[in-house]
Amino acid sequence: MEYNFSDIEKKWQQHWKKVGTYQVDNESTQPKCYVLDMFPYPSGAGLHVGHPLGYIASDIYSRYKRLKGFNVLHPMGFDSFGLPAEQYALDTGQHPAETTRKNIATFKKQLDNIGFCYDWSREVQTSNPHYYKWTQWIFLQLFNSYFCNTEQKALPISRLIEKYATKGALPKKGEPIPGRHFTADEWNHFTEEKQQEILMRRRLAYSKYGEVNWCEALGTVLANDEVVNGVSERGGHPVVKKKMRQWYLRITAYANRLLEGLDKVDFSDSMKEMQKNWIGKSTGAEISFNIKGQPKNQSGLTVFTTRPDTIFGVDFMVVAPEHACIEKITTPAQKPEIEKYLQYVKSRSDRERQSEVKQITGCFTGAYALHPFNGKEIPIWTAEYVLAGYGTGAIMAVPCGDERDFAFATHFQIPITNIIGHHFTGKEANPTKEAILENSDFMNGMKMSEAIDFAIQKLEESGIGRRKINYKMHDAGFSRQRYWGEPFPIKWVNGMPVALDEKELPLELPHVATYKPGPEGQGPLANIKEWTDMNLETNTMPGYAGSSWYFLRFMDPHNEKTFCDRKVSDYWNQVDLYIGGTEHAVGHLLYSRMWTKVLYDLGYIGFDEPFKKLVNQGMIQGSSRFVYRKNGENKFISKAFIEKHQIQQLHVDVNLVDGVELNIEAFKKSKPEYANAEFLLEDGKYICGSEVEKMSKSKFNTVNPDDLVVQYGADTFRMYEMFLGPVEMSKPWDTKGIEGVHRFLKKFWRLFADETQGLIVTDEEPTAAEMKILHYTIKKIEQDTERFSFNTAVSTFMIATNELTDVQCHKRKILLPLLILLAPYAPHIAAELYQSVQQAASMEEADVVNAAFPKFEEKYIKESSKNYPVAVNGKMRTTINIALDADQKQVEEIVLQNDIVQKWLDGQSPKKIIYVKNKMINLVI
RNA sequence: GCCCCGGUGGUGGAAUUGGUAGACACGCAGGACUUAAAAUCCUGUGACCCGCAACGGUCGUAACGGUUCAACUCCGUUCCGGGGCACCA
Repeated sequence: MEYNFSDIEKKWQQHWKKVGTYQVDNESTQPKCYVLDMFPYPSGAGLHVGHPLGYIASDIYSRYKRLKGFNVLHPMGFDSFGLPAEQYALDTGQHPAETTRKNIATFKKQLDNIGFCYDWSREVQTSNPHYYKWTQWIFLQLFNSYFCNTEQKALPISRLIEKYATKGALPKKGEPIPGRHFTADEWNHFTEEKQQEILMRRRLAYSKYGEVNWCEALGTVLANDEVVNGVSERGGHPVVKKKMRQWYLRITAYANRLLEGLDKVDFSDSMKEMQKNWIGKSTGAEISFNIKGQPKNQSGLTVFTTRPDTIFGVDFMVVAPEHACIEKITTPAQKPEIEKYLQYVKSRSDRERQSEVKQITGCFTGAYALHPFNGKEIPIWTAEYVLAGYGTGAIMAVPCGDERDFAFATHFQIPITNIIGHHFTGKEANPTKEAILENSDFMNGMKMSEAIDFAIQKLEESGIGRRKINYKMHDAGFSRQRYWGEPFPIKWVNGMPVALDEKELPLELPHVATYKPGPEGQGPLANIKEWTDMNLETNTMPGYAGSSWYFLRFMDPHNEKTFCDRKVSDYWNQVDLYIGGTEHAVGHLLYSRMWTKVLYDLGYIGFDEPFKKLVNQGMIQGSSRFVYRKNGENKFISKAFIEKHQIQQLHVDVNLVDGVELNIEAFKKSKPEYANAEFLLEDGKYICGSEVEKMSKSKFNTVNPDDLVVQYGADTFRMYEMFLGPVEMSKPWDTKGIEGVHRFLKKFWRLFADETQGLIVTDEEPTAAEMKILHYTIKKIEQDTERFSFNTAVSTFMIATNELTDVQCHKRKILLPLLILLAPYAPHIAAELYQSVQQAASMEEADVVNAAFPKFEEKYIKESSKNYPVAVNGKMRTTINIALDADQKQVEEIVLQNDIVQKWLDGQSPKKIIYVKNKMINLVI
């Protein structure tokens, strides 16, 4: 009886599929557990070994929870809208729906090979009209809602309209800076356009003009990804920023709740930190500066600062190059220079503007602001280091306290005012809050940290400014000038967006003849006459639309009446465990948290955080291999000799290399041009170079799980992926080690079966030593699985197998529970052996998937003594076996009698003997 | 540039709360079985020093410094690698 993994795996996968073992009910008396993976984008390249890392982890956890008696929801689907499919369509003319269908089929087949316990009857695909009907429906909820600042939640926009019609929108008492206010009477006499425009300022999904990367030569808008150093990745054409009408989600309204919600979820500290930084809450003041020569209180310049205490240290102002005021304030003399500068900035990405800090650029507008307290004239500059999207897009620069302001002042020789005395050396800025203020009028002599509040008070009293909380986060751009995304359920009437009726959903994506961009950088939908004739919105939604709520659809995937029945979402509730990569730290996770909060506010679901616990899997990097071709010849030089030749380094497919040794025959066959290649070998071998890089097809370092499953089986593959290291950590892939795990499974098999005798399991009573091995393993596997330490769990299985082999244990009472422990990790081999060992009545009973997790009993592993490490001055010198219940005095006696301890004491008596029960003993001399 | 994570033998990693650094594997070396190979099994394997021996010594967790009876673990500084930075997913 041999371990024939391919037969076994096929048999059980078919059985589980036939019986519907993994289908989950929405009703159960058992406690629920919802385990979810971040669903993949089905790329044309198929699955590589990096993808399944998180899936295997969640699969193990799901199976474990099932053994523990939970009703486990563990679904899978596809995030199937996206740019690559559209690019592929542009290149080949194939419809994205078609390529997507093919890619999904490949992915599913690859996933099924690995033996996951997904309930495929719940599969969702975001590009399926049955699914995106509800994405569009949720969009309409967003469009038809506003964020009520009093209640701090989303409410139907009808409530706001009613309020405007009866009470108007009047300034709050003491509001110093006038906003856009009107009475109820005024509202009722506004034109509809005007009313809609006002409502647009409050809708959670709204439309306004925003900037995009525009490439004139390609006639299209590009993703940041597609822009490299200011030119398009394809073709290298110039890219500039262009204003276009766009849709946005008012995620900023939820900034504070997104921040506070982090206290309620179990994400890693670093993940919370990243989200906090993204939201970027800061408290400070908004201050208005009048401009010299302009009427007061009209076209002033408003800045946001976290340090109003430094207001007397302002030496210049900087406005973002996009700031609307530049046009108004620039003096005729400076105009040519400013225009030249703005042209330059247009070609620069935000990233470049922030990162290239050593290169200081800017331009004087010729205008001056007036200091609000003393009327001093302050020059107004524009510079790329101030971003339009942050704060008010304008800053007051205090060079003695801010590094970038200091560098700017130095570069342009702007005189610096020192308000912090000796804390400022003149050589670098000092951002301290501890200094005592000087040259600061009414704040002279105050400590800066205390002056902040005082300054705000003064600003508010004199109507110059007000306390302000600012968020770095800005509203999320929600439209793309693309084809392969959800169409907006919106049509334009008299320049106003009007929501389609729910009954008209889904608004299906029409077929197009070409995927080329529409006129003026609009999306391909603008090329379709029937579409534009109906005045339908030609933008589509971005990739994150469908993924912002898919975890809800999995609960109730076939519901035609609603996106997810409230009763069902009340049962499944939050996702208990969510596994995915950190690359989604801020995007997807914040959007789905926001959508959940909106749906909660509107009463559609009963929880406002989607993911209770989040585990981030690390990236599996590729380990690339290189061959070295002699320049101008079809000759390859082994690594040892490359210094001596003029060579070209080429990526070689890692699948043609064993470790670093090239399989020359396979290499020759891989490409016709290599068929007659010559080789300069070392010790008869061709040795390749290697480097760790991102795993990608273009680097020829991808490893396909299918190949490994064929060679070693799914169980070996699953356990090896886990054995590589902690799930959260990134690590390079190395196929070499997989043999070890495979050997382990074969060894494990031999505990049960012999090649000649077949099954060798006996009914003998286990010894105390064997029970100890079993119960230690139960404890460790349970602990490690609960804390997602799957790599140490695998080594625990190895240790148990090694120990049981050593004592030649083939006893049913030990092996049967061990199989249940192993089942989540290696389900096929466990199922096969369980069926053989267990003399069960029915197939259902004989299936280890339905077994109960063994119960750990302390009594079997209890020890009465411990081998204590004994250290002298912190250095371990020997170990002594001492009873666990020994007290300090007894321990001291035993230790001092020990020969080795005596040797190290060298006649002296120890100053102190530290004895930590169950840990160690340390003698201090 | 900013934010987050990581750095331990030839390699992947272990050390769960500050308490025996290197578990478990890979690789390598040697051996057993075999006509041979595969498979399997056994032994050794951080570096260095002393030695007939070892239950002998010194060093060692990116580098430097600190806290502590005790530091891979805590604090500070530096270096290196990875991820994110708002239209890749």
